[in-house]
Amino acid sequence: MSQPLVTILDDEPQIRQMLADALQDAGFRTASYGRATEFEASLNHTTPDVCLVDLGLPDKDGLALVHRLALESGASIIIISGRAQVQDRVTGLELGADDYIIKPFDPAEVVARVRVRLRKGKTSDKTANLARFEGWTALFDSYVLVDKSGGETPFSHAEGEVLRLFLNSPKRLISRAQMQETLGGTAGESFDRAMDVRISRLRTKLKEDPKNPRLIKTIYGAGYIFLGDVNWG
Amino acid sequence: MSQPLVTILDDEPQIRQMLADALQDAGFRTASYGRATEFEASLNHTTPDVCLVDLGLPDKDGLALVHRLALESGASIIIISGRAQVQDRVTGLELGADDYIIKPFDPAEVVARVRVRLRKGKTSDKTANLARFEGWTALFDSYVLVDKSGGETPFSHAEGEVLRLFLNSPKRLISRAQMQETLGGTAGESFDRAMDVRISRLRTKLKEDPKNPRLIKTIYGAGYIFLGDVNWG
DNA sequence: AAGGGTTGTTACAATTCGTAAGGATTGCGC
DNA sequence: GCGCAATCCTTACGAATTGTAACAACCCTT
Repeated sequence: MSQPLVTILDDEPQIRQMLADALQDAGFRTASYGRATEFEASLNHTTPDVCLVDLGLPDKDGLALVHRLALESGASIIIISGRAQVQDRVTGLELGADDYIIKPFDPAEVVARVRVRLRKGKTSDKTANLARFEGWTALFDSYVLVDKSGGETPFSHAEGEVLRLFLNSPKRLISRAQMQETLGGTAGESFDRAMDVRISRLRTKLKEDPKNPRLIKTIYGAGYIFLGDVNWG
Repeated sequence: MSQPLVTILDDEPQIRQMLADALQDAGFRTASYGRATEFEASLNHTTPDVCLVDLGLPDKDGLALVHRLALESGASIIIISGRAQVQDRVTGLELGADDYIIKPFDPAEVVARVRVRLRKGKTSDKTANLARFEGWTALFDSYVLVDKSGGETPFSHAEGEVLRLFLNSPKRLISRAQMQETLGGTAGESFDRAMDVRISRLRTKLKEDPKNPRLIKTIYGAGYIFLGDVNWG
């Protein structure tokens, strides 16, 4: 299978657009529908992995659609609705939805929740374990870095933790406190040095020029920033 | 197995009580903990199906705990938190949580979301006695490993215990404590060496390259992880 | 009781990773 | 520019952790 397919069913065009943009940026294929009938017709020739369904549809009862989807398709279903009552949510979930997001929503959260569904859908996948960036491929399963020409360099668990942290937040400043947080920092004052060493070792494995690092840039007095486009999956 | 087990980790007693009441009314078994250390200790002898985790814990970083849980246990993880920022939710979900509920919450919704998690795949231990993985076939009733070309290698009972443990939780970190638990570890200090030896012997039977094992990876200071897709039956 | 196989134990080699120490770099004041 | 302190990088070393060979104890079955 190529990239996962996420379908969007919402009658408001600007919401469809916003979701589609966010999901495509995250690397998913998308298909949008404004009406339940179109959407149902599409199921005859496509098999989405995740369906985002708005309950407030003009031409059909959304809950019935969710129920049918849950029974007949193998897709994960996420309801997106303006109906915020607890009872609405409970019945939505009971009818087969895997998640229930309330409008107004943040696209980033929707993307995150879609990712969760895909993660679970796979037989026994944990968090993503393959990432491509700037000619490199990081295999977190086998703890190996593959360079452009296929050469393999193993990396340790500690190095992997740092690399994963960077790859999860590319092009964003990561403070030392944040590192200490996500990596099991023992709050030791000398943990800073340990961090330095981890990064130093990672840099050498990434063949970084110490004078002029291109991927892991240090921001004096603030933290680090990972440059480079990252592609998970 | 009897009823599903739901564990609750929250430092506020009245919240624990409210959740426990609601979940028990819904027919689940529950176990409540007020501190992360207690909770972690419990994981050595119980295997919850769903974990409700409050992020605002006094004695430990909740996110790190979630991450560990996601990697090591097969349980579904639901974060319950007062931190309502989108970024909090996204990182929580990225670190392995299956859902993220914001305080204040309605117990009925929590129950509904727990039900959703249980509805999807369960991960109870298999009792089957045949497993295929990466070209190998393990026959647990005749204690034989069959390789791609049909060659047979016998394995012992102790080796089988380790292999079964791995095959039951592929692609997931298995801590040494967990091994000691499921394999009848005598809590002896030197049981660590015995386990190493078991694994070492298993590795040679699986024709692993000692320098670069492909199936059984060791995570320094943490445990082991079995890579490879497993097919029981 | 002998022999083959299995498993735990011991001892030592290999690996990982934090720590210490010294050098290099950055930012800031002059 | 120059000096200085703070911050960061890197090397070397050592403690902790893990791998494996060799041996001993303990089954079995014959």
